[in-house]
Amino acid sequence: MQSRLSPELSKGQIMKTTITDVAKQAGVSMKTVSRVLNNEPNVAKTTRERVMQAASDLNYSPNLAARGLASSKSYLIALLYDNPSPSYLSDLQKGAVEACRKHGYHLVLEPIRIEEVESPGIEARLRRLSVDGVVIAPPLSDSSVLLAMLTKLGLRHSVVAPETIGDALTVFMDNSEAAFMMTQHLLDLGHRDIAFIQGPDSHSSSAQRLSGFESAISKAGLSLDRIKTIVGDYTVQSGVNAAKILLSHHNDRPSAIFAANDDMAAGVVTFAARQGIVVPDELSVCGFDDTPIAEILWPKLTTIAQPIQEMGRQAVAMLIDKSESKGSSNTTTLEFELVVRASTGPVRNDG
Amino acid sequence: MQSRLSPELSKGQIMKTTITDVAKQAGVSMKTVSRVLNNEPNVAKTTRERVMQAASDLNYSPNLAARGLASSKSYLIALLYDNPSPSYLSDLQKGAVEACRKHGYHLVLEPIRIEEVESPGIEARLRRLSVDGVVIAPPLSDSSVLLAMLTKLGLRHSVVAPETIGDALTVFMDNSEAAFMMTQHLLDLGHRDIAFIQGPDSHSSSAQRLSGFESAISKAGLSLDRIKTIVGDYTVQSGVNAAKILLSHHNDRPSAIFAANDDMAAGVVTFAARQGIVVPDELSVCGFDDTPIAEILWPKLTTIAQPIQEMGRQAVAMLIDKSESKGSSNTTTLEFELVVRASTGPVRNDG
DNA sequence: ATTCGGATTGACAGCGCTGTCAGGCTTCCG
DNA sequence: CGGAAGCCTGACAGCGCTGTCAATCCGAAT
Repeated sequence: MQSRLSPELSKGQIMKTTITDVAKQAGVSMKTVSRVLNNEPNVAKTTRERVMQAASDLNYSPNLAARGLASSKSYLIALLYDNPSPSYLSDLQKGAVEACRKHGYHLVLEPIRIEEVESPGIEARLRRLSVDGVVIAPPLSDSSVLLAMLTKLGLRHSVVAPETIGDALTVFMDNSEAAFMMTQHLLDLGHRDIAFIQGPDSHSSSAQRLSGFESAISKAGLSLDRIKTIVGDYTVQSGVNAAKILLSHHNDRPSAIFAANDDMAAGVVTFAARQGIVVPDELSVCGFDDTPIAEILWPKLTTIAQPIQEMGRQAVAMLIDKSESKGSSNTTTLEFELVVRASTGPVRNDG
Repeated sequence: MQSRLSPELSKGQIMKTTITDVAKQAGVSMKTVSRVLNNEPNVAKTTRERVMQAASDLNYSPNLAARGLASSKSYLIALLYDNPSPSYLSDLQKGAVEACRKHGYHLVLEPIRIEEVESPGIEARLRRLSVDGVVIAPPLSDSSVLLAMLTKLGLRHSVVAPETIGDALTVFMDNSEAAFMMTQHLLDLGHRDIAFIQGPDSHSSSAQRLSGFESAISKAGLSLDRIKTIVGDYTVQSGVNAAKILLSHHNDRPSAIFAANDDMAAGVVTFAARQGIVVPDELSVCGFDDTPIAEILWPKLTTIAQPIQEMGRQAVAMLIDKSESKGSSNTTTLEFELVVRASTGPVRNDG
C-alpha cells in the first residue's frame, strides 16, 4: 500500500492528512481542531475560521475509524429488512439515506431473513455490526424476538411499522384508518357488494387493513356476513387467483374489489382484462401502497399512498436526534393519502 | 448465549468483551487471539481451538473501529448509484450484500446524483467515506469524471456497466449481443417490420442495445432505412408516447416493437390494450431487463433477463479478492438470457 | 549431542481521534 | 481593586486492535 513514514514519497498517491497536520497549519492544538470539526462550542470565532481554512487548504477529512474508536460512535446506521418489495425498500432507503447524510451518518444494509431471527448467528452479527442505531423495516418489525435482542444488546433502534410496537421508537401510519377511508370511497361510489383480498397473516399490516375495511362496512350498516374475503399473500399471482374465484360467477360478482396491496390489485385488474371485464365500468378495483405499478396499470389504480420515504427519514431522525428527551414522543405518526385514479368508478345500476 | 464467568453484570447492561478478555480466558496473548480471529496462518491447531472456544464462551465480537484504525481497513464497501429503477437497485444490492457478508464486509449506500459528480462536495464525501472499495452502478458508471476521481483518491472500485470501461474492474453483460438475439427472435417469428424504441443517450446501454438491434436487422438483409426508431427515456410514459406514434396509422403499423427496456415495453402493451390491439396476435412486443413488471403485464413480456444480482455479487467479489493478481482478469462477463413469454408471436400473414 | 530453520508466540508501539482536566485569560461585580 | 465566573485552549491518556520484530520452541539435520 503506501508508506506512512515518507509523506512525500507521493507517486501520485494520495497521502492522508491527519488532524495533526491541520493543527500545525492553523497553529493550534489537535484538540482545538477536533472541536471545530465537531462543531463544539467554546471556540473563538477567529480560531474557528483559521482552522476551517487550514482544513480546507489541506483537503483534510477525518478518519472515521479513529473517530469511532475514540468516541465509541460509528456514525453508521443499519437498515434491517427482509425481502420487502423493491419499490418499498427503495423508497425507505432513499429517505433513510437522506436523513443519515444530513447528520453525517451513513446507512449500511443488513438484510435478515425473518425465519433466522432466532438463530444464534444473528445476535453475533448484530453485535459485531457496531452501528449507532438500527432501523427495522416491516415485516421484521413484527418480530418481538428481534426487538428484545436489540434492547438486550443496548442497540438503539427504531421501527417502521403499521402499528405502535411496545415502547420502541416507532414510525407509524394508520393502516386501519386508511383502509377505512378507501372502503368509504367505494361506498360513496354506491358499491354495496365489495370483496376484500387480504394480506398474509405474517404481516401485521394485513390485520390492520382488514379491520379498517370491516369497520367501514359495518358502519355503513352492511352485514359482514355477506362480504367475501379471500386471503392472498401480497403477490400478483395471489391477486389473480383471488380474482379467479371472485369473478367466476357471472351473476354474482362483487361490484368492487379492494385488494390489500397494489400487487394483488394488479392481479385482479389483469385477470379482469383477460376476462373482458371492463374496469371500472363493470368492476371497481383498488389497492394499497401506491407502488409504481399503480401508475402503470391500465386503468391506473386507485390506491393509498404511504409516505414511505418520509418514514425512512423519520426513522433515522428519531434514532439520531439527541433532543428526544422531552419534546418528541416515542411515536411519529405520518399521514397517508387516498389517491383516486381511474380504476374505481360509480357502481353500474343496470347490472 | 449468556456470559458464564461474567464477573459482574451491572444493570443488565451489555458489557463489551475485548480481545484482552479473550486472551486472558484462553491463556494466550492478545496477538494470538488476533491471529486466530483473522484466520492467519502459523497458529497451532490446539491454540486455535482454545481461542475459538474462549471467544465463543465470552460471546466476543471484535470492535470494527479499532480493527479498522489499526489495520487501516474499514470492512466497508460503498455502493454508488443514481436513481436506478427500484427493482434493479434491489437486485444489485442483494447480490452485493451477499458477497460482502461472505467476506465479512458491510455495504453502505451512497446515492450520488450524476449531475453533482463534478461538484466539489462529492470528492470530499468520498474521501471521508473511508471504505475499502466502491461499487459503481449505472448510469454513474458512465461518468469518467467519477472514475478518475476514485482513481485519484486511491479508492479501489469496480463498475457495473453495459460495456468495459477503461482499465477499471468491470462487471459486464453484452447488451449489444442480447439485443441482437432478441431481434433475431422477432425475425425468426417472421417479423420484418420491426420498430425500436431506444433509451436515452445518457445511458450507455442505450447505444449498445440499439447497435445490437441494428446489426441483426442488417444481417437479415433488411434496410435500416425502413426501420422506425423512436427515442424514449426508459419510462413507461415514454413507451406510451412512442406507441402512440408507432401505432397511429392503421394501415402502416409495425408487426413488432422492441422496446429497449421493460418499462417502455409496458407502455406499449398498455397503449395497445387501450386501443384494442391484441398482443401478440396483431402486435408483438418485447422488452429488456426482465423486471417484475414483465411478469405482471398481460400478456407476459418477452424480454432479456440480466443476472443483476450476480452482477452485484461479482462487483463486490472483484473488489475484495486479494488473489486477483494473476488469474482473474479485470473484466467479468456475465450471460444474459432470452426469456420468451407471451407477448411475442408469429407474424400474422392475413394482415 | 549440537546446530539450524521454520513454526509458534508474545511484547510493544502506535493507528488518528476525542474525553478529561487543568491552566491561562478575560470579563463582570461587589 | 480583588475575586468569582466564564471563556478558550492545550497536554495527555487512552479507545481496541494489528503490524513489527524479537523470543521461544520444536524436530530435523549434522
